[in-house]
Amino acid sequence: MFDSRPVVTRFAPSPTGSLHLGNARTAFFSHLWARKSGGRFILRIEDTDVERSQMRFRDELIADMRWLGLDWDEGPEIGGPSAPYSQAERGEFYRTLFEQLASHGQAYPCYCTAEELELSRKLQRMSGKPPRYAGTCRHLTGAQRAEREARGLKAALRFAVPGDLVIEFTDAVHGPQRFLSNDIGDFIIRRDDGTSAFFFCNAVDDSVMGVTHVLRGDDHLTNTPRQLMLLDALGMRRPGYGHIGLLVGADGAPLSKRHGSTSAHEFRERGFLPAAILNHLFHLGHASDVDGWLAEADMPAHFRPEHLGRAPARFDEPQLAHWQKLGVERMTTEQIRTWLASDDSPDFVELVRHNVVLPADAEPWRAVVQGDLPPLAPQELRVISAAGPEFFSAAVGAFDQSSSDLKQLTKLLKERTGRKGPELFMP
RNA sequence: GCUCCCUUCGUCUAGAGGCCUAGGACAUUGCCCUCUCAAGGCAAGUACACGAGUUCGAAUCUCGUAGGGAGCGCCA
Repeated sequence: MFDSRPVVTRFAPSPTGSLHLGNARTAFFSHLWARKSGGRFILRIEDTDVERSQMRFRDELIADMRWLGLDWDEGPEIGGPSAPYSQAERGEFYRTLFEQLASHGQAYPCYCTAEELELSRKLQRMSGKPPRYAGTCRHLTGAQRAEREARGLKAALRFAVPGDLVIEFTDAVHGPQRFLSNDIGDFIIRRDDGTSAFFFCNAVDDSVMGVTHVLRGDDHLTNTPRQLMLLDALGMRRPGYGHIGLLVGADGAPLSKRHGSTSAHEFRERGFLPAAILNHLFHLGHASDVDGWLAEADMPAHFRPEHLGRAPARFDEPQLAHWQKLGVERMTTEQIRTWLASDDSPDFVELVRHNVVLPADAEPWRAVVQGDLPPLAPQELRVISAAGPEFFSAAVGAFDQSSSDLKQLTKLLKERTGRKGPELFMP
């Protein structure tokens, strides 16, 4: 499993959407693992799906990684010994491997159409069997293949899964795993448009880039034997794998759009501090030996890969808010001023800093200070009418005598109205 | 359907047979402090999914059950 090479971890997102918290956490843990052991962290963009991959997602992803402080030693914008780090540019490399597999009979062209495959799966499901590729094209003769080519049919390339194989590996978080190749159908490694499919390029790149520890979500656990068979067939070195529990929403379902903001970008826009997010993520599916705030620089030393969680972890925003509070406490007045981005005076910042978790929280206070009060809530109106007009005329009198000295004013008012506590201060 | 994974307070987690009358953090509640609200301090309640078994002894080991999740895609 894990060899003695220096630790090399990676994060391999596909630019088909925003970096959501679950992926950010995986990236973060991988980053920590490399930093902890003086290894390297690679960023690789898995953009072989030309339909869904977009440049703007790629750019946002990179910007958000940087914002979180997850810097990489190899990858886009900085290069490295295994360049290029965008899979869209690695076609030539994949092609040689496809040819190798095909020439050894370890992969074969498949001419089945999407409709045929769909139908086949449906039939299998109905008869209570696992929906696996039936192997239709596996035993085509040379003549039959030539005939299909002549008809202009496009072919995908399928990996011919060897029979009666036991695939074993030790997962870094789940321990020993054992799968049977007979349970696995032949799968696509090259689409009919010539691009590589995930199982293939993902595994092959990890191996050739020298990745030693692949950290990814639990959803890939049962995919691992496929990738292992592929690497074995190619005679390529296996990386070690570790599968962490998924990040889920309040309802226990994997984090998605309907759980509100889930992308790092959204939290960034709401004014969450990267350090707060990192501190929160540090405790999700990971048992730390410290409960308090950790500076980014101290996190690698406290990261314990052997304490990565198997069970899904629930994302709970109040807990994020706690770290955010600690983060705000740690900022200087000047830092808070720039964070609030609203040209507030240092005095104002000092006044409200303990009442502000997000920049938006400063708004009501700002309105009060500027004398620009927001409309009153029903509850507030109730308090005011309960106090009665005589209270307020007394207050005006007291104000005239005490001017702007709040202590003096409250003292006078207390004497004249005989009120104290909430009855005095609420109005 | 088949294969695999998971299950300790509301939430994140500690716990690898006796140290557990199960610890910490967040949240909640109460109290203190206080010129209101906060902030801060202190305190409290709440959990080993269930059932068998192994053992002198089980949250920890085994087997079942239930519940949840993932994979079985020319998506990653």
